[in-house]
Amino acid sequence: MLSFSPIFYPSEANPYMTWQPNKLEQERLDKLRQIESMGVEAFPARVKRTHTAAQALAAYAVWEAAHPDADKSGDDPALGVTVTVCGRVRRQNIKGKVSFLHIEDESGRIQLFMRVNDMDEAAYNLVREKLVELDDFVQATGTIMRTQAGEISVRVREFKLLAKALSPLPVIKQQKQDDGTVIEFGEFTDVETRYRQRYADLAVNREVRDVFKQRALIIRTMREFFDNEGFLEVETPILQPIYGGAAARPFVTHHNQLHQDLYLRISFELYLKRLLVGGYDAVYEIGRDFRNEGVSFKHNTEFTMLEFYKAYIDYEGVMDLVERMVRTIVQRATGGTVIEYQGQTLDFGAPWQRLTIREAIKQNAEIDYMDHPTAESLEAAMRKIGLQFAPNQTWGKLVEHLLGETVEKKLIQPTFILDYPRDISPFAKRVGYDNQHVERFEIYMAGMEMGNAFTELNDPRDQEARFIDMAQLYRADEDDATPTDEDYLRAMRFGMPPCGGFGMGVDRLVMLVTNQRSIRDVLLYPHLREEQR
RNA sequence: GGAUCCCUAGCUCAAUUGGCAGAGCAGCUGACUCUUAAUCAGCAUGUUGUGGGUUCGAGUCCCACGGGAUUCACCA
Repeated sequence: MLSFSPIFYPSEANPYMTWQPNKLEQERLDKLRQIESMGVEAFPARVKRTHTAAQALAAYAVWEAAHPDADKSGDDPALGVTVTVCGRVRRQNIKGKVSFLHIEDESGRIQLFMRVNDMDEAAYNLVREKLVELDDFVQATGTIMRTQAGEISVRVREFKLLAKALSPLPVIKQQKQDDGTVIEFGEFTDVETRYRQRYADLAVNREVRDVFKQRALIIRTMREFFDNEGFLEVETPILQPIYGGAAARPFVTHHNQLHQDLYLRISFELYLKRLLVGGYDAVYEIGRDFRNEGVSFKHNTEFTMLEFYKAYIDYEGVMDLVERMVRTIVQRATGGTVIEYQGQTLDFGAPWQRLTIREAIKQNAEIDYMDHPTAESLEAAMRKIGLQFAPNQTWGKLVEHLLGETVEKKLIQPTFILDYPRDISPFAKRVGYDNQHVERFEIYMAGMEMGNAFTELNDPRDQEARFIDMAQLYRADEDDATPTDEDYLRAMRFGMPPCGGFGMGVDRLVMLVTNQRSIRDVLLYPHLREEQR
């Protein structure tokens, strides 16, 4: 027979509860005890909502327009719109025998106008004696009316506590201006607490809630775009026996029963391209990648990636798709094609600039790296313009470093940088014009790398050669190591159609569209160090 | 991993050369039947991130640790 733990008041000495209520919390616990001793349920199971706050306001607007001369005092409960609304108490103004509460649900706020003679006195006294207070959830039924000040309110006739808040949220007061804008007084700004206790951040900061609504809209639009283009959405393994498709250190885990080490994926690339061998023309996946690397304002250990692969196009075709996709998203999310990001203006309407990496570096660093065909020679040229870099890097890594140091920050407008060195691009097809470059591009916006794409390598002999080259160039424990994936080669030997592919950091796009400076502000639960007590 | 800065009441912030830890909000007591940052009268609020040290005396100076921010390194 099971025995269940009793419900108790945390103020009592209890060996099982670690919570130490502070003074304000102790006040609330005392109120909870008082409420329950009166026979009032503090956490009832039954709730009945007929209208959200926004629906109630809208319903009243319709009624008012149809009855311009009707009494708006709400004195006659049969006249007008009767609603039951629910929400969290965000403002209280108790004036003796009459009280005003603002309650908030996801749709917005609505005022409750409570008079002791309109309702059961015991219910009214819950408010008057502040047994129901800020942050509690309540339900109210009544007729919608306008106060003498003109605010649309529910004239409450029935009132019920839905859930008691035992800890107070940070206090923020609002003042609504005549033009509809809202000024906030008091803030909840401590970033650590906001990230660690995102629920409190969301409960208190509407603009934070809005960011994540925008995020959902962006991802929904992305899905619709690819669905409309005839792509198939797929899901591929997160736990992979061999990681690949990107240069990054993976997380390792272990399957006990199979005695098998597994990696959390660092990209979806190789699994998606196998599907083109299987006969799909175009596939995409939106999902989580994991990289065992440092965090920064634009890096989180787990992040959301979009990848797509489409047969019978090359990287030119990919550029066209990407440009249309991003423009569609920006238009849907912002209503236009121009966005303000941290003081910069980005135009997504105009055709994006396309520039080879060689040309970009030539313009900004005055180095033509093709004049320096060896790592030693290129190192010397870079040292001459004052650049610092890690020793013993490959030629391609140096070129990439050169781009990052001299060009990246200047690429504010959306820009395609084309034709990367081969030795850092093991899955891209060589360009026609030489043996050093491959058909690959990255996109840059606001000085940040946003995405990466290739004309995909589909010759299994060349692919195998690349794996061999990578094994020679990079040690297995280096970030850039690309382990040979025999099964991927086996798939390619069955024939892979010529195709183009693309990957993009979705979080970074969300940062741009929502004008957030840090990736942590577009992730509900950003990765933080473990909390120490 | 390095450098710099930050951590004071539930929230936002003060505290002079090292000299009695304070204010607004919310909280508590009371008043108030149309308020809206409600108002008015009164009350209370602390292990100054943690642990050491210097000093007659530390929120303030020094050391270590914890957490965070920025930045560099790293990062297709």
